[in-house]
Amino acid sequence: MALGAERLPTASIRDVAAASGVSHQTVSRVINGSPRVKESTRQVVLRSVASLDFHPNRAARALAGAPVQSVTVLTANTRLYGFAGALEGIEAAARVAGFTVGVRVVEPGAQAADDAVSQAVELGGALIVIALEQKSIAALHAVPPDFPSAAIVVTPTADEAVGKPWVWIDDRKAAIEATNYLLGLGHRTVHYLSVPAWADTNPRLAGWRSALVDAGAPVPEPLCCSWEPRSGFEAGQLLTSDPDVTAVLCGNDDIAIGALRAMHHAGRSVPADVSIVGFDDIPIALYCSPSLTTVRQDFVALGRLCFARLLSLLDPSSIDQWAPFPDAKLIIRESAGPPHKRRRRGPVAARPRPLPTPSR
Amino acid sequence: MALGAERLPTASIRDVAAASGVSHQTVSRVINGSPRVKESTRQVVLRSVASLDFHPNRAARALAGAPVQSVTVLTANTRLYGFAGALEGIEAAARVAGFTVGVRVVEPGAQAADDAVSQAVELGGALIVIALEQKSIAALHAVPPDFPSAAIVVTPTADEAVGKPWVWIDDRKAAIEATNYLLGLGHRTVHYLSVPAWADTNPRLAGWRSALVDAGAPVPEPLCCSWEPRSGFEAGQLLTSDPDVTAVLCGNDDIAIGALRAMHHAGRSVPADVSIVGFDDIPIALYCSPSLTTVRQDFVALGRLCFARLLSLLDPSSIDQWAPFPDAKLIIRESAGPPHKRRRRGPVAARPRPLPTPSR
DNA sequence: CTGAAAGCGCTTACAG
DNA sequence: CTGAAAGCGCTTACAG
Repeated sequence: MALGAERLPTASIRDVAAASGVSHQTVSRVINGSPRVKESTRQVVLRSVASLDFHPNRAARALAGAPVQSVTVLTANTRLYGFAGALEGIEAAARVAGFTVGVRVVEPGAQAADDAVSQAVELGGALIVIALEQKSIAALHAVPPDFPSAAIVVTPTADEAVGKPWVWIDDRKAAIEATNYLLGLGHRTVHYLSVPAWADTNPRLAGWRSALVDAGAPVPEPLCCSWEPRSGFEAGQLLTSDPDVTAVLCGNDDIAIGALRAMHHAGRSVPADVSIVGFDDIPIALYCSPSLTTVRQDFVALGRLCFARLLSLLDPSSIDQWAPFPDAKLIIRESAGPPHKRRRRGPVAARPRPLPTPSR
Repeated sequence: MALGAERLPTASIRDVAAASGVSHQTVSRVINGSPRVKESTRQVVLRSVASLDFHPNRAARALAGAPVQSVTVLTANTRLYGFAGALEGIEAAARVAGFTVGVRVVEPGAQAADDAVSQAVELGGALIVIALEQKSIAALHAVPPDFPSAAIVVTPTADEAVGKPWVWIDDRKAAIEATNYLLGLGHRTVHYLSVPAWADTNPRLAGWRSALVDAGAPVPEPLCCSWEPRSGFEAGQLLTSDPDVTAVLCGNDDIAIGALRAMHHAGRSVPADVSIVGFDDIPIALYCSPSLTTVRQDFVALGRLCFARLLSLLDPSSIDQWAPFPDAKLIIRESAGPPHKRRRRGPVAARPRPLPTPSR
C-alpha cells in the first residue's frame, strides 16, 4: 500500500473460499487453472470470484514462490528511435502475455550498470536488456547467468551469440548493402558519420569499412557523432570543405538530417553534389527535402521477438520457434544519386542505377 | 521467482539478524531508518547487511503493508514526442527517489481504459496517467479517487483542476501566441492542422480559434490529422490548392514537416508563399529546410514535476512546493515570414517583423 | 478431486 | 532501545 492512501478492503482468496463453501486451496487451484478441480466446484468458485471482484495479490503470489509475470527492461534511453521502438514492442508483447513491464534507465558510470542490474534482479521476474550502446552492454554483461533474461544486441560476431537468448537486426550486412549501393551509383568512396561507437567491432562501422575494402575503395576516417541531429550537422560541416566528399553514410537518420542541413548551408546540393544515406527510416525520413534514402529497421518487431524469446525461456514446455529476425532494408528515395559529372574520375565501378521517385 | 529459473538463495532479514546477534525486528528497524536503534547495534547490523549483500524483498514488504515505492505510468503511447518526454522525466525522477517504474499502454476501446486502470490499481503502488489524448483521459477518469495518483493533462479549463494533482503546459496560451505571431507578420488568417482532438475544448485548437476571433480574422475550418507526418502531408496537399492559404499552424512538428513537404511538392515556397509553424520543437526542427518555427514544450521537465507532485501527495509530511509548470515558448526560425507581396490585400494588421536568422 | 499444514520475508503493533 | 507474537495473501507439497 502506498503511503498516505487508505485502500478499500479487497477480497482475498479466503473470502472467495467462504463464499463458495470450499477451502482456499481449491480457490487457488481454480484461479491458477489447475485441471484437478471438479467442473461443478470450478463453476461455483468462478462465480464467487466474479461477484466479489476478486483479483489475486501479486506480492503474495511472488512471496509464496509462484512465477512472477513481470519483466524489467534495462535501457540507456527511452526516446531514441531504436531503443523506443524496442521498448514499444516489448511492452506490447508483454501486455498480451499478461506481464507487467518495468523500465529502468541505466545511468552513465561504471558502477551504474551493476547497480541497475542488481536492483532489477532483486525485483524478481525477468529481465530484458536493450544492449545497443556501451552502458547497457555493460549491464548485459552484469546479468547473473542463471537469471531469466533476454537481450536486444548489436550484430554479434561469429558464434558469440550461440545459446544466448539474444535477438538483433543484422546492421552489419545492411551497412554493407548501403555502402555498396553508393559505390554502385559511381562514388569513388563513401564517408561515414558514426553513432557512438564503443569498439572497433561496431557492426555498422565494420560493415561500411569492409564494403569499401572489398571494393578496393579508399577508407576515409569515420567521424564520430552522438545520436543527435546537431552532431550530424557539425560533422557535416567538416565534410563540406572537402570537395572529394560525394557520398556520406550516417549511423542514423537524425545525423543524416543534420548533415543534410550542413550541406544546404554550404550551398552543396543533395544529391547532385553529395549523396546522403541514413539508418532507421524514422517517419520523417520520407518527408525531408530531399526525402531520405535510408536503411529501415523494425525495432518494434525486434522487441516483440525478444519478449517471445524470453517467454519461451521462462516456459520450458513451450517450443521455441526461432522466428526469423527482422531484416534491415535499404529504402531508396531522393537523397542519394550518382556523383556529379565533374567528380567522376576513372572507370565507374558499376552502371549507376536511375534515381527512383520517392516511395515508401 | 520466474518460471524455469533456479535462483541462488539470498540473504533474508533473519540471516542478517543471526549474523548480528540481534532479532530480525531490529534489522527491520535499521534498514528502514528507524531512529529507535542504538548507534552501536546499527553499525553491527549495517556491517552484516553489507557482508551478506542483503537486499529487502519488495514482495514481502508490500505484503506486510509497507509503502510500495513503485509507480505505474499509464499512457496511450511511448514514442510520440510529448508522451515519450513525459515518460523520460517521470522515470528519471522516480529513479532518483528509489521508485520502480512500470509502463502500461492503454489500448483503444471503451473497456480498455478501465481494464488498464484496475490492473494498475491491483499492482499497488501509485499511478501516473499521461492523459494527453482520449484513451488515457478515459483512464484518468477511471482512477479511483482514493488511489494515490497524479496526471499530466492538457490545459484544463477554469478551475477544473483545483485540488487535483495535475500538471500541464499551457498550450492554449501558446497557440494564441503562435497565431498572433503569424497574424502580426501580416497574414490575413491562419489555417490549422490539428492533432487528434477529442473535444471542442482541445486547448491548442481553442487558443488558435480565440486568437483569430479576437483579431477579427476569418476562422477557417481546422483540418484534423493524426500525430504522424503523413497526415500533415495529406492535409497540406489539400491546402496547396487554395491560394488564400498563406499561414498554417500545426498541432505538432511532425505534421508541420509533412505539410512543409506538401508545399514543396506543390511548388510553393516556405516561407515566401506559405508560412508554417509547428508545436513541440523536436530536435530535428532546427535542421529542417527551412528550419521550423515552432512552440517549444519541455515534457521531460513536466514529467519530473508530475512525479514530484505524486511524491508530495504520498508523503503528507513533505511540503508541496508548487513548482511552476514549464512554459511553452515560441521559437522563431525560418519557416514563417511575412506573406508574399501579391497576397497582401488591404491594410496590414501590424508591421511585419524581419525574418530572423536560424537560432536555437 | 479436496482440505489442513507450513511457510515465503517482511512489518506493524505490543510488550518490556 | 529491543524482542516475541501475529499476520499480510498466496502457493507448494502432503495427506486423504
